[in-house]
Amino acid sequence: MPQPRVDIDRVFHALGDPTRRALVRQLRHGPVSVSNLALPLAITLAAVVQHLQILEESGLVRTEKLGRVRTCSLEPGGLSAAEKWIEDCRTAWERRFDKLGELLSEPDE
Amino acid sequence: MPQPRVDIDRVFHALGDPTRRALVRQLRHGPVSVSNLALPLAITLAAVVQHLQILEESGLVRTEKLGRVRTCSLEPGGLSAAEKWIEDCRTAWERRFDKLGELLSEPDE
DNA sequence: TCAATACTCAAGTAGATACTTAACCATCAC
DNA sequence: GTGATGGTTAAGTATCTACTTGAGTATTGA
Repeated sequence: MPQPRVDIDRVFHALGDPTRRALVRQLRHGPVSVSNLALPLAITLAAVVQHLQILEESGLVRTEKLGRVRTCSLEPGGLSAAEKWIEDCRTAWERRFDKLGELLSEPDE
Repeated sequence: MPQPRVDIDRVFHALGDPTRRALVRQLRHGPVSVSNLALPLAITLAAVVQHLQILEESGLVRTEKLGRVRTCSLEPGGLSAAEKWIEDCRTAWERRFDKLGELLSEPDE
């Protein structure tokens, strides 16, 4: 199954903006229309649409238009890609740290 | 123990830049000096120092100066904070999705 | 003491980014 | 049809960002 292409650079760039993270958080409980996404934000609808474009291009969000309303939903693949990148760094670091601990606490034999 | 303050906004902003992510990746295998961090990158040392400042302010990296060399190391707390944020979004979405699946596949009784 | 190393800091700049406004188009209810 | 709703698009702008250059400081080794 051809996953909708996840570019880790675009994903992290998208998540780098607080407004876009707010959009992602709103979407985690289920699909929301563009104007409903804009409601709690103190910016214009046009600005929200621009953020959504970036989120969609990054693979974090999928949108579908039915009639005149566009519904946005989370695409968890983008999130897992970022999560995996971070986990990879963190575990590599912690593995190294553990190894160092072992060496230090090793009984002298 | 007073964790070195992790601000999720700063963390995601820091991770939004590809050069800074490259620095983080270099650090995951252990502490590295500033000039060694700069070596594989096609930018000046001054630029690397600026990135390191942002990484340090975000809580992703800790640095320590000994003599004339500053050694940088990963601070896994920053990474876990970002990881947790992402996981929170992803699992909330997936929980919702699972619930929907249950409803759909429910035997009619 | 001298030169090399390893940064540090300040100032400037080109381009990216997050907005805005304003005009526009499509759909829906009546 | 008309008006309201929901979104789209383009153009402009102020601010931010990632760099550079260049000049400086501190440390080390010979």
